[in-house]
Amino acid sequence: MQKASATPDHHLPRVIIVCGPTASGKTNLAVSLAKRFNGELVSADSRQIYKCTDILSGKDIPSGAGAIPRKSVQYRDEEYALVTYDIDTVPVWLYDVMTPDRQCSISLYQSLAQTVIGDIASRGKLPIIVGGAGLYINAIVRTPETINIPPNLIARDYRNTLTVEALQDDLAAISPDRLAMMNASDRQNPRRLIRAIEIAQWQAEHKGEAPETRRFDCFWVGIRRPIDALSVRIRTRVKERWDAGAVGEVKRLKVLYHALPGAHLLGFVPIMKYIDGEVSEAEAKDLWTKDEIAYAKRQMVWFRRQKDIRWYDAEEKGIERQVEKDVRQWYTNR
RNA sequence: GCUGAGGUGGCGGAGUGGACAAUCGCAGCAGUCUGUAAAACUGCCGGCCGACAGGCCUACCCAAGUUCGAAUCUUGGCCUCAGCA
Repeated sequence: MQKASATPDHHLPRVIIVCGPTASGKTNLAVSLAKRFNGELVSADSRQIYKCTDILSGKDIPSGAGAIPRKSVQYRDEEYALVTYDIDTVPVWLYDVMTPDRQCSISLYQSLAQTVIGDIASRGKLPIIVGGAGLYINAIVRTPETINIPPNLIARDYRNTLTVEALQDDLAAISPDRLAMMNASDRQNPRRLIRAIEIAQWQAEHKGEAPETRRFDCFWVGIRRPIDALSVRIRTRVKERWDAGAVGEVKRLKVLYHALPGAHLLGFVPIMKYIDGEVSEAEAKDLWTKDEIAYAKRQMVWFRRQKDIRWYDAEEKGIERQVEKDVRQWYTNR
């Protein structure tokens, strides 16, 4: 739906994106690119943005690496103190932005990411976005026009009690077109209906206002692996995270925070069951592994539709060099 | 060994003479997607044919019956669990 910008792509700030399903090997590739091209990483991950989720969300913080204070960013009356960690001398941004009792949003993410990208670029470095949160990446690649329409929290509380039919009626009353545009799946989705109503109402009150968006010249790398190979890696990861103290992390989260929007983490539920004695350690790990595999598949469903991604098969030899070569071509030929 | 309960699709678990290829949940498969996205939602989910409508086949532990008709009733067998010994 985004109009072609008047600015040609090659005058826009340049950004590399590295995406792929969980356990595909994104970070390694991104770090090696960062070293080659003098880059810094920006995490695009809806869980790693939270503090206290290091193990479950799989932050790649080397042991002993401390948080380095960077800058503060203002977003809607809130101040966010950003830090970076060094992975193998390469700084990673947007880990540990907020506590897990808060609710992140793509609007916040997009705002932070834009600031960070600008900061990195202003120092003559190349921003490299790494992550598996497709929606977050999308917010950077092509910022949705409705992204800054704020949620109506009070109305949400009320509408959450309504049936799907009632929500459809409400939306139809404000904007029949919007309802008509939704597909059969979304029309049954309370969350999407509520947001659609929010947008329709807001637009009715604020005609003609559009959020300012900045665009980037993106080189979008996707890493994929056959699902069997990926499953093996996921299984290993779950074991490693368990041994690294995942159970303790869950206990800590439970103690520190009551409401945990940021603790919708894979592994959380199986570990709780284990803590409560409902399942054995082996069963908990199995459940967790299954959830991760299912998640990886869902991620791929999203990524497959993104036509701008250049895919690389991680099981093949020499993909790092291939990616580097392609990036170099894109980077130097403009 | 006796008594009681029960054996249903990958798992859990409904159904208790026809409307049953069998409710539902989980798992699985395929998708949707623009301020919750590690979320939420949708479709499929015995086999074969078909775009759909629909058709055919094989199915509710095994076997033999009763019946126009059985996952459901009867008899026998095998197995599991609980209580007694």
